[in-house]
Amino acid sequence: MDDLSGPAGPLYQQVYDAVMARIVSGELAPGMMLPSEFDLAAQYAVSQGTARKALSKLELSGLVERHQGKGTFVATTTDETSLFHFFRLRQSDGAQVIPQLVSETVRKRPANAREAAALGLAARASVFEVMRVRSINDAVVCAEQSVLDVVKFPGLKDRGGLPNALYPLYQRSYGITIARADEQLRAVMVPEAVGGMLALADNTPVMEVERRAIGISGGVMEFRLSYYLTQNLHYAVSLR
Amino acid sequence: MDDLSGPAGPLYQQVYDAVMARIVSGELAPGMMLPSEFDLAAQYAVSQGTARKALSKLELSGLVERHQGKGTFVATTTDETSLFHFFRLRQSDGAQVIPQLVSETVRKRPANAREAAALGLAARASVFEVMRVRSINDAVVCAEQSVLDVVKFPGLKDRGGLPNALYPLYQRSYGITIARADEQLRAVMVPEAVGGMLALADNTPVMEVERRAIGISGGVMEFRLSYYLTQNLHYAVSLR
DNA sequence: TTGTGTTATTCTTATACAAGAGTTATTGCA
DNA sequence: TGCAATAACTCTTGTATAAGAATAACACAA
Repeated sequence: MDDLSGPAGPLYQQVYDAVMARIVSGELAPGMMLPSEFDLAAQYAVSQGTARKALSKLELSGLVERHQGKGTFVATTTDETSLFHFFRLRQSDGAQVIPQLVSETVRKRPANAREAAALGLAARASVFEVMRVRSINDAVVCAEQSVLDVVKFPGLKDRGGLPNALYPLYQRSYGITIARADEQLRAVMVPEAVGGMLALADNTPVMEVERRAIGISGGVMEFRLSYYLTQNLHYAVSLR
Repeated sequence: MDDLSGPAGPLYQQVYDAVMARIVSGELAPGMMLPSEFDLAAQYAVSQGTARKALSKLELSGLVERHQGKGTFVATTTDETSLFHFFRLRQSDGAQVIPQLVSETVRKRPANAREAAALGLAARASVFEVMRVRSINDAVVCAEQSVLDVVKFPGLKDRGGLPNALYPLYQRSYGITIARADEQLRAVMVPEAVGGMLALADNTPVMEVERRAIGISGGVMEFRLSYYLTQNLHYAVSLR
């Protein structure tokens, strides 16, 4: 029977925190089944209802999935959910479109000031830069530059072809789960370097998206700068 | 004691639906106090815990606010929350900025095809068009065109100056609560008409935002087309 | 293969008690 | 009497527990 040392609010919150810690630490890895409500209750010396409340809260935060009759499982970010959730480009009719990879380059280089600040690294620390160009219906529609701390993602450069969705890879191969992403959007003239890659005229307006992908423990795990062509597509948001 | 006719899942869900209906109908208006957990339990012949679960779910959906020792109240959309939530323009440092109204015109006209479709109206039905230009730090930053069904918002044209945030007005004066808004974003060259209003050069890239504001009953209550200048500001989103 | 029981899991409901907030009554004193 | 401090009470939501129902998966026999 485990102990809930430290008076930290209600019991269910303490259980929530304890299980959360076990998920963050990797002891409970994505896809694994959690102890049942009764087991958890026994472990922390609380009632099943209290354990249940903690699990419900974890489900609400998106960290676990529950299925009646089966059990509770640590959430896994699948390619589908990851793409649907974090890739916001949609067709005019609102339909989801799956972008195809056109080109990809990975290199190691020092971070610039903005990237180092975003990732919480020292100036000019080593980072991996993943540069990708994507197309939809054979039309090139976006260029993405992802920047990652080499310490957190060792050997990324030598993996060869990366999957369409990067976040499931982060989770599977590096134990890093992306919980949310904050984005800053601007309408700008396409920068020269990007215009070359996408074969655009100089005066094309594009959407610039600056993303900070944040892990479950709260730190910025990836800094991404993207350029979207929004002639036939749009970026969809739902405010609620 | 009220009856929960119609077998619709668990008891707490039936209570949730019943109370929801009372809110949508206006019987429970924004700001009003709901019956206590015990009263509600008595009304629907369930236990206090079951009524409590229904209320918690309503709170989760954002329809009510609960305060220990005080009671449960139908949520009111204040100017602050409305602005913060539905106005996504932020400064580079992420700080919220309050836009000031520069000009405003309201007129009645027939809806165009796109507006009629969005609002679920017949072609060329009468609508109010609210056209507003806003500034931040004395710099003009956006033009918004809101289109509303004249039937749902009678007398809007003759109200004189409208408040900075429209949604609290919809709620207070017309009993229409906006629950969420779906937006479609595109980077475009500023249209000529808009460029004139904002005093911009022809080739300025701006962000075009097409919004459908949706009421608690699910229908589109407002169609809005906005143009944002994103030279010194950005549109902030959090994906989770 | 099909059906039936068994077991393990989450889900639903009910009850009791704790804690916060506001109102009313009472007390003490000038 | 007037008034303020305070105590008691009542109404509210929050927390914890327990017991039974619903669901899913599996084993095993016909």
